[in-house]
Amino acid sequence: MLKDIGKMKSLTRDGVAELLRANGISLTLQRLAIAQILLVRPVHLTAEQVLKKAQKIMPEISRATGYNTLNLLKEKGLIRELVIEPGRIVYDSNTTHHYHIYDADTGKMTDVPAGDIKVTGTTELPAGVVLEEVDIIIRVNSRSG
Amino acid sequence: MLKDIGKMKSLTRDGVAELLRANGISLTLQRLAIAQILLVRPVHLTAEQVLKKAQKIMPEISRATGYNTLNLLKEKGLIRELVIEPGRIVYDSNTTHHYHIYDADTGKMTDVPAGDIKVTGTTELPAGVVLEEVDIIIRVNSRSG
DNA sequence: TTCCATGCAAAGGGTTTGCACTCTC
DNA sequence: GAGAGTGCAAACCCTTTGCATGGAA
Repeated sequence: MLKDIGKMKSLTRDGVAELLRANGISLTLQRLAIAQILLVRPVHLTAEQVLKKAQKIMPEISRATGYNTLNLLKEKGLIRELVIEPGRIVYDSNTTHHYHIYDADTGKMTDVPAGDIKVTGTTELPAGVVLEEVDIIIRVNSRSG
Repeated sequence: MLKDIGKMKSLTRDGVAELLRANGISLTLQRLAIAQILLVRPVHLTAEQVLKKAQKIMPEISRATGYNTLNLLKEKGLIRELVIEPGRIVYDSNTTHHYHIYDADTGKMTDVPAGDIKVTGTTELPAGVVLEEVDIIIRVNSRSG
């Protein structure tokens, strides 16, 4: 499921193009702009944020293309969709195994490498099911009051 | 934050009425119908499911009232809002500390008591933030193929 | 009478879809 | 000239809001 981008720390713009090709995505300027926003370094952004940033590079990107491309990148496993709270979907371009710290006051997300947290327990999965993944969201707040 | 319902296993219809009163919610037939669906036993239901079930008891419940009541129960801490995957918000009437197993194929949610899972790690929270809660979703699938 | 709760319908936000145009091969 | 990708606008789903009605204290 994870691609070779999995271990990346950062990527050049050319690297982004190659990565798209390697995943069978034919290149367009719109797709490159969007992919650059997401894949040059690990980020957590909403669809709206991605679209706005991409439009700074390339103004003629429509909303439809923005969403199409996000879904395409998601299907190819290059980004992951996270639901943090109702109505707030963020796209995560860190596809290594990791968890999240979410500050509800600032909206800031911080990655926690999977190795930093251990989950142990006596829980057995229901019969006949296969474990896919474990999501952990550590919710914090930074309110003074 | 958790109310006395926290430890409940099940509740009578009368118990639901008392619980609402105890939380300063004035009673109406609509609210009682909705609260019964959710609070008689722990369930995981979407807003739509709650509304439909409540309307079987009491047909004259409008969509607006359904959502108003869900939000009211949520504010009072009698139910919790969970976001499992994009566009799928479920209301959870088990307010004890617990985690979830989610089967993406069947949509079925299973509770895991907090005591059954241990989370340990070396991760430090960012400076100045306060831990609120830890959400764990164990994603499984039951596809044969 | 003064609220509060309700119902209806309309509005709202975020995402998807339909369709015609453009580009590429 | 067939297929893919795009832009625009409309449609869509889910939730919230505005407003007038109706009931409770």
